[in-house]
Amino acid sequence: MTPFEAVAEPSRRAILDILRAGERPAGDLVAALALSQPGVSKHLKLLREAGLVSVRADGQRRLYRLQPQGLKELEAWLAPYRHFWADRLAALGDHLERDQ
Amino acid sequence: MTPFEAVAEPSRRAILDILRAGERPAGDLVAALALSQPGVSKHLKLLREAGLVSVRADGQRRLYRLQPQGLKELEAWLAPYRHFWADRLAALGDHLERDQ
DNA sequence: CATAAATATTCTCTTTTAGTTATATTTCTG
DNA sequence: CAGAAATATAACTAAAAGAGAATATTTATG
Repeated sequence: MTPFEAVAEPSRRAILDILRAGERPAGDLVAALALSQPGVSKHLKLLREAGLVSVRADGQRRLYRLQPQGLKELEAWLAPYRHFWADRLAALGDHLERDQ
Repeated sequence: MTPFEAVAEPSRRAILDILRAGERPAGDLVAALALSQPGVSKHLKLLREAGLVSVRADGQRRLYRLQPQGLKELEAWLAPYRHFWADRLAALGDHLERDQ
């Protein structure tokens, strides 16, 4: 699963948003997400496979942590679009490079 | 369809990437995309519904144009993650705000 | 006006996704 | 060591996504 697909699902974005504040046990995410425990567990598995989070064991808990490097791919794709909405100067540049 | 879902599909990203260079007829996109004409047409419809492209008629052609404002939502979501990989100072900030 | 060109729409099929319930696994605790 | 707590996995279901073939629609052209 690519980061693009991983991030397309709202619950998975919510998980990442929570993990921005720091490492959290799976249970916290279940509590936050209006989803069944297995449902959250599966999303976490996908996020792991996409390289967007990592886990470590802490007793019977699993602590999930954001692995933000995985988002670089998204960032890299988006980068060339950024100047389109940046400012008027960029809009001019856009116009100039159009239909070359 | 949200911009997130729209952009999750590789052919649709390819379409947007092509349109960055400027307005293009649907046929050009079909030629570029190793996909059937109806397949491309359907992706274009989804991109239109997601607000990422616009169309105008030109005779029997349909000229598609990038509508980059739609990507702002993606950009906005991604923004708070950017500092995670920006540089060492950001990494420190990340560490400090963790587990608050 | 008949045909061609460009594109959209419909139908059908297959695969994937997201969700649930039930069950298994692991670790902690009395 | 028995039961509880936390999480993962399995099995199943329903809905959605993506693709192709066939067809419709619209506009241009001889």
